[in-house]
Amino acid sequence: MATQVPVRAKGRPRSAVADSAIDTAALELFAEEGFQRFSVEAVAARAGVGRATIYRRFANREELLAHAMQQLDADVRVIPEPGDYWQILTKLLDDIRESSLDSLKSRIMIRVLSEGARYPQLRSMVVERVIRPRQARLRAVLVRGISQGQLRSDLDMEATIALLIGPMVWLKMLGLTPEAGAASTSSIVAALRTGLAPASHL
Amino acid sequence: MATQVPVRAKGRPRSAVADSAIDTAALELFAEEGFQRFSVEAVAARAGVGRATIYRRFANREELLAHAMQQLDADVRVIPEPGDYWQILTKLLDDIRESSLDSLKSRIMIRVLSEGARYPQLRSMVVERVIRPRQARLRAVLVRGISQGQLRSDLDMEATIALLIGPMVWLKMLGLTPEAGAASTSSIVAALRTGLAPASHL
DNA sequence: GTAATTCGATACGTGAATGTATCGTAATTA
DNA sequence: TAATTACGATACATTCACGTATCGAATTAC
Repeated sequence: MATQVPVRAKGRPRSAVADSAIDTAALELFAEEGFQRFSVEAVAARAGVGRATIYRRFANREELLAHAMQQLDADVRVIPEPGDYWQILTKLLDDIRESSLDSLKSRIMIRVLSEGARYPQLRSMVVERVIRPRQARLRAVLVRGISQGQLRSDLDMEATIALLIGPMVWLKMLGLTPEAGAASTSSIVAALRTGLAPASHL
Repeated sequence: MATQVPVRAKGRPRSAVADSAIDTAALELFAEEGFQRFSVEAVAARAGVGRATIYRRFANREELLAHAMQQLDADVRVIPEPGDYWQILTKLLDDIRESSLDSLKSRIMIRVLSEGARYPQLRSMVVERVIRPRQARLRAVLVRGISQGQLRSDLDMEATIALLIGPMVWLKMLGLTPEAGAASTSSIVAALRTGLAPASHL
């Protein structure tokens, strides 16, 4: 391993303020406007930065967007407090809804996923930084539920995750905000817990 | 009511071939490329038609796209044959997956929905022509299930529909094709039927 | 046949964004 | 102080799609 001392270059150093302003502006703009109006011009204007300052860092808008996506914090909160298993599961879904189905991250995720395989690089970034860590956390809770007997032992993980996440995403895409409605996380969990069939039919 | 005879105009009539070629090209192009590269130029080229031919019909690309969307067939097949209720439900989901989650209609729907409220006109078209008729058919089956006793009577319709549709959409967006996997429609129905909890915990 | 209208093709001017280059100014090293 | 690099701003040429207009050929009503 070479020493790799971060040799301080000679002239004026690059502005860290500009760095983060560019990242923030890029993420917000993309979340709000999507691919269409995502232009270097617009990012520069929003960041309060000259276009040259962006082109000094990135060769083109693809690199700009990719770098901004890397700034998506993959932070995953700790699993909530102990208590009733189904309450924990509900809390977890609430957290997923808040942390990745609301606001900025949500729109970025949905926009990128809806483009299918057109931007594989951006897609894998979103999957790795937003989706995967949250699915891993959810998976852990499901595994625990199986080992503790609250969940059937023959559940398929991928399918079960889809059953929990899918309805929230779908309602989100339809523009329904089921906060006070019947499609709250608790009602999703409740329906999945006991199933759609009446007890007498089991 | 006036006679409203479709008075044949004088000159050369508009080409019906061009009409449908434009619609088809517009839908395919939008499904493949999305809003970004959806241009009148590209549609004309793909349809093998002069740009003037398009502009003679539509004032701008928004009208062009909107008209093409109107050609989305809202055809909803008849409810499948009688039999076990849960088989019918499974068949219905299969049909929904085929008829609106595959290929062209799927991509159009997901693209439009993912744009949120940016294109309210296109959005409501997709909702009315693709989503609503299929949800209505699904709702009818659910209502029948309640009245026949296969489903719990306290189910919320919107939430239940989201539980059935959401997982399929989510898996679709993730690019997972669960045809032979655990997330098939039959496994979704099965899991929803009896729930995630083991019978001993009810 | 004559007038009217559409056809594909293409020319035109406009506007937006691209990526490069250059300006004077600011910040940093040597 | 001198050299060097980044800064915001802006000019530049290029590309692309826009929407309009015009062309000769084709098709129809009268």
